[in-house]
Amino acid sequence: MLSKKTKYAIKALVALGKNLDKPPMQISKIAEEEHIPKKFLEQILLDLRNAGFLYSKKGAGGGYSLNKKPEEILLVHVMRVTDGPIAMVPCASLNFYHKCDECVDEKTCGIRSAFIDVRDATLKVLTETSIADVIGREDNLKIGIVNL
Amino acid sequence: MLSKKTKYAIKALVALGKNLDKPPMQISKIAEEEHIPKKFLEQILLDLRNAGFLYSKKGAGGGYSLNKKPEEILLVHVMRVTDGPIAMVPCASLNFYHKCDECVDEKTCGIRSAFIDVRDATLKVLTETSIADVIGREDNLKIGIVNL
DNA sequence: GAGAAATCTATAAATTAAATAGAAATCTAT
DNA sequence: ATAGATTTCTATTTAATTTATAGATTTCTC
Repeated sequence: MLSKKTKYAIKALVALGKNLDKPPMQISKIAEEEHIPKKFLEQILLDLRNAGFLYSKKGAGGGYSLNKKPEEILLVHVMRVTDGPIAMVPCASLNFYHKCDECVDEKTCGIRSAFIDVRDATLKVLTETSIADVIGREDNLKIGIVNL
Repeated sequence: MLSKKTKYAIKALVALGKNLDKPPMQISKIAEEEHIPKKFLEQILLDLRNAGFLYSKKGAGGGYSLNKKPEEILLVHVMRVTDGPIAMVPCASLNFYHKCDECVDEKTCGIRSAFIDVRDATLKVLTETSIADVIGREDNLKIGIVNL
């Protein structure tokens, strides 16, 4: 399961992606609109900012805005910042690899091999989907184009 | 991330899948071989048994064996028993659906839509992979056929 | 300089995962 | 029948992680 942190992060990025040519959005506004605890969101936005996704400005008239184009922010990048690994087992992770505690022989582990395939399948979708795509999906859903 | 519970469950099923025509395996033997805490494994095997994957026999000469063919036990089934949902957000789950706490409008949620695609990609691999396949992968890896 | 807003660091609360414990039931073999 | 092996069941503890809160500080605008 995705952590709430990651879900909130994506929601915030989507909100900011819809706010492109407007003045920066304040934490409190995003928190209210998306029903996210404000202080928690504060931390999350800070992480996203430190990862280079957001631009922030303090003081009156300040707030957050995107530091990249919505097309350039991929779900896989966001998730790696907020949740860490994409793979379901540590030994199958590309960016957060570590050996399984109980592992006897990683090289011949069938579970690892299977979950490398799972990782690749997941990764494909997460790499193909940007914040712009998520916004596009919402637009489509609003005018009645359904995917489920 | 997969819980250790699920990883241990798959390991146990693989061990039992290699033990097909032999007498039942005892918990302690599986625990030792796979480096799994015995008492924890005990609970897991019980779950797998109650889910119909395993046959168990008490007393001397007792132990566990598979109750289905290794080809019939799919990773997706095991994971649903031990970890629950496959989807990364509850609102995208087929078997464990529930609404996200903070959700404003599920029908037009782009995050949900994207994670339905992720779910489908994951599901495809997990549905195509059985315990027999996992064992097959190990055999291939042992004789030098690599997939990474 | 006053007020608005982000920043930073720490900590508390809640939830979930992982592991342990021990008594009860069941089976085999003698 | 009984001894010993083994699973079964239920409860509890421990540990880890996630989620949320708190408050003092910095930076910015007007």
